[in-house]
Amino acid sequence: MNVNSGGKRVRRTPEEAKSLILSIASDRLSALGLEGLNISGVAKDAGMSHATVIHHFGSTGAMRKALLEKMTHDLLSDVMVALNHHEEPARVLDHLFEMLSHGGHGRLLAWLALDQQAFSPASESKGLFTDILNKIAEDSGDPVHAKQIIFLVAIAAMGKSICGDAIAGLIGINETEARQFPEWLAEHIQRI
Amino acid sequence: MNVNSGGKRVRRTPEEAKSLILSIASDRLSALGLEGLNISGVAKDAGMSHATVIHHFGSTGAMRKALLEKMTHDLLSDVMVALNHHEEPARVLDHLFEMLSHGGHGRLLAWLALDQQAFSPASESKGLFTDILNKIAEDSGDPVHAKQIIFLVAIAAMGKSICGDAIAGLIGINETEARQFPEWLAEHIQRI
DNA sequence: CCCACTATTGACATTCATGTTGATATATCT
DNA sequence: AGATATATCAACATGAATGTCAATAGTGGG
Repeated sequence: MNVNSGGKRVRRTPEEAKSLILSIASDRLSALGLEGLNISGVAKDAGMSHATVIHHFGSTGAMRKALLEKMTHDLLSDVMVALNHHEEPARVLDHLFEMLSHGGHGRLLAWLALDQQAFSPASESKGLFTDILNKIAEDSGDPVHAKQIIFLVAIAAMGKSICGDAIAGLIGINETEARQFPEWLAEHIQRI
Repeated sequence: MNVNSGGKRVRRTPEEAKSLILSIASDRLSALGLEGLNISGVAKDAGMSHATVIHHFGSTGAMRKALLEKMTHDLLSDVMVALNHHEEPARVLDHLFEMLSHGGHGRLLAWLALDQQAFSPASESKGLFTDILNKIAEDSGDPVHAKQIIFLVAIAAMGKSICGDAIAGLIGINETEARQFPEWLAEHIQRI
């Protein structure tokens, strides 16, 4: 849990410090949920005082925003790579679902969306997102349906990351059926 | 904002009090988002002391859980009615999306899901949910695909309620396209 | 009318997160 | 080595939310 248990004072470069902090924050997001994404807790787990965290990010909101930016960028660039490598749709979907569900990507996105701060126009990742959209639309050939399909996939991915397990449990979907879902969806999307 | 501005002390039946509190809480959820769902704020808007709210519900978490229970029940029974009236799938989907998006239904569900408290086994609405599942599976005739379809619709509905607007904005979906989405989805689901 | 019951309330205590400040330690440069 | 820059920290101040408790005030029954 605690990173720095020794008594010595550690001095990092600002980049190292920010990177460490965001890494710990990401871990806490996965382990504790959104409540774990506060300055005091993150600082404690990172083995530093909370004043240090504030020194680097300025405020709690800014830290969260930085984490969102990093996670979004990682996610989108990963999807972009998969698209450029001409992977089959099923693989891309699987990858997308996996990345959103794992580690709290989708959760953080949802949480910020619920706070009406997400997808701010100034977001650096917006360009990447539109790039992906263009790529998909270009590959599919049907721009009208493409929009609806992308919308469907996007909201489904978000919903699955947030409460996919709970809903699957309610419906009574077993392990293998759950694993097959991305493939199933990709197949039926291609038929449209 | 404030309900009781007079100086007189109002005495309600426990049922009236709970109903009023949950109503105010629902309003605050729509207006202020999840942050508005705390005892102090709700009590203030309801024109009573926060001690009264605690008296009726016991704790903040219990109040939230009660609100979730009520909203879920309202939502599911509405869907059940639509199904029993043999409305066309497009109408049912439209209705589902509308109810989840409006008034913060989906938001509260998502928030509680993020807190890993939602869909608790003891939930009274679980029975209603399985009823709906059986009804749909029975209507569709194909139990294998039915599960996947229901799963898709459920997670899509959740995702749309949380960040549908933001994603639609990113993709560049206009007003009419957005309105047509439920119909579009219903049509392609029926073809499966 | 009087009494029991309880919904309601103000005041208090507690906990916790956030943010500020001045001092200190450490890396880098000359 | 000495000086500079700044990353780090302990301590403090603040504010918000939660929960407890004893007292008060409506309500209904005898």
